[in-house]
Amino acid sequence: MSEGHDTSLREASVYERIYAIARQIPSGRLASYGQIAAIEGHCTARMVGYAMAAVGNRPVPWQRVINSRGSVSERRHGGGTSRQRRLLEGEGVVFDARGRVDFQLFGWAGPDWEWLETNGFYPAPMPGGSRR
DNA sequence: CTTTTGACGCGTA
DNA sequence: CTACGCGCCAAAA
Repeated sequence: MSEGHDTSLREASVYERIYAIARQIPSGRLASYGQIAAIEGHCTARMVGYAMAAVGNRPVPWQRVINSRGSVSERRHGGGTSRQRRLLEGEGVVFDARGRVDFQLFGWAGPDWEWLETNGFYPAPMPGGSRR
């Protein structure tokens, strides 16, 4: 693999970068909106929420992204949350009586270092002009 | 160009 | 524990 065009996501849109990170979450593991935002590095948890709301039919495991309280976030239009929960339970995720999950058990540690480096998320997007 | 539309998180009371 | 306010801003129409 030469350099021709890199598969880096540095030039992708914010939403696409968010989706790319979400795609790294393994089945049965969970990440919070804030966690994804921290990995992306330049957006907020809310941005991640907006991106998930706009995911449409893209191949993204959106169900694995939940809020920092460990529960499935309500959607404005209503409904849909039960489907998300079912999908997760189908992956082995266990919810407690309050409808929350234990991040200690099902939390995702984040992408490995190499993935971050390869995709331009680490140490940070290169300053304007200086692409490696 | 402008307007609309949203799956959050945190501090504070 | 709950309730509320408020900052956040990209993308599509």
